[in-house]
Amino acid sequence: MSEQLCQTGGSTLALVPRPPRSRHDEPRSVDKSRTRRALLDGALDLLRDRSLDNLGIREVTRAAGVAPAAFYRHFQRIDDLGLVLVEEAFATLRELMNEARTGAAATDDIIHNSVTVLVAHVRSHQDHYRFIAREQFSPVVPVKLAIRREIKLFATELSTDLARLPVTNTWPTPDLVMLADLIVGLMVDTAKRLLDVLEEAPEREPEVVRETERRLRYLSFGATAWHPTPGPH
Amino acid sequence: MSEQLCQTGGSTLALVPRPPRSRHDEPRSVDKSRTRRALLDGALDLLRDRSLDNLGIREVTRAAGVAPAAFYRHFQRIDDLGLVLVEEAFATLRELMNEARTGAAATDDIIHNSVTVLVAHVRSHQDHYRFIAREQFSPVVPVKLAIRREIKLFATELSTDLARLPVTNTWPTPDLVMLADLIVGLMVDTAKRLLDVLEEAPEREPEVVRETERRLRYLSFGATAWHPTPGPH
DNA sequence: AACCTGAGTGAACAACTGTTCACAGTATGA
DNA sequence: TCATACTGTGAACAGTTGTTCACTCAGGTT
Repeated sequence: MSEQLCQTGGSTLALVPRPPRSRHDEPRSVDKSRTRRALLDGALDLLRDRSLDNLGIREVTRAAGVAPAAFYRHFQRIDDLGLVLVEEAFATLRELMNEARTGAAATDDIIHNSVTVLVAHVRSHQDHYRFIAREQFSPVVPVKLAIRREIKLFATELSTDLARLPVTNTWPTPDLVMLADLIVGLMVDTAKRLLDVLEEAPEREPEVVRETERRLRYLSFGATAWHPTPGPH
Repeated sequence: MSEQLCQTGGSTLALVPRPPRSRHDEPRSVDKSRTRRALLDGALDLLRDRSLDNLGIREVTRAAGVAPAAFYRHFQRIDDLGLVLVEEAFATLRELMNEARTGAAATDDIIHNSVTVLVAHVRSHQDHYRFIAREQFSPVVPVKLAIRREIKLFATELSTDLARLPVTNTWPTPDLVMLADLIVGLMVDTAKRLLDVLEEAPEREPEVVRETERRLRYLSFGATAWHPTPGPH
């Protein structure tokens, strides 16, 4: 934003030799995917305090250190870039899922372990989580839909995990899905709180952890009292 | 967007008599608050498929049928307008709260009644609910904070309501607040689902109602099994 | 060697933005 | 009755935007 003064201070020096963007003999494809990454990273960075709805192509290219027209070599519209970000963010989320699963097997306190893993994960992937949380309500419809779909998918996966737990392994599927949805909702809410706390009062992080554990425990105890739906109604 | 051709087709007809905006002798104040309303309404309307972050002053004045400069007679920045919308949206929400309360006293099935009232309310105040749901993650920080604050307040109020219920009236306050938070989370989630359903497949509304009831019931049964936190930990 | 492909460039376009300005016209208070 | 206060106006400002264009020039191919 500050160094745009290299506009060839003179007058008509526009026919300058034009610096080659790749001085080392990289294969063509990696060179292309490099600016693609720069665009994605620049965008994600801007999205820290901007909504996708308001993300300009020029802004993104500027953040990526690339000419505006270059954008179109990689994406048609800003929506497409958004969809790729959704993909990447949920790849991150699945990472979390795996970490939590392997950790859970090793610990006796599944809840404590899960929450700890979640919090650590959110802390080290703040941008992705913020993006998902915010753009789940995006006016950019395709992105919104993609996020909703992924969340639903995620909840389904979680429900099959739940099916293996002693408390719930006799439940019918719809009940499992419901519980999974509630848990996912709790996760999103936790991410939201955590992101705020992290950038306003990081020392209060343990508070969020404790509170989340409490809620998750509450949801679990609910499972004890819950009478799985047998017939209709 | 299509009728901007009234740009005085001639050349220098700019010194036209200028039509008086209020032909009837209205008091000055109501005239002012009328355009203020037009601005707020126009903005809320645009916010149906735009984020506050991306809401332009010119757009708003255009939607309100008013010159761009007029905006500044009422608000300094777009944020201020946003804050007023937050106020109004939560006024709507409190309306809901009252409807639900008076209804609950008359019915034996509190849960069914509450959900019904909620759904009806969301249906007839879609814009407000969409605004709250979306802008709770707004990059426009003051608006985001205001929404969070109001939601927290709302949860607190709800928790005092819960304190009067037979199942929970022995609970310590923190537990009540937790349950209230979970319920508010469920409400927001319901509003989200409902808004989508309403504009994509309205016939599936009863489905959302049933599902929400189920979840709310689950949370309530949890209350049965929950062992209120006695000491520390 | 010569050729082609295609990623990245800078310039140009019209369209739009936020904000300020002097001004007009009226309801209000003297 | 006149003077004041104040809401709304249109014009103007410098910026910024999305998108297209002809172009260069390196990598890959023949």
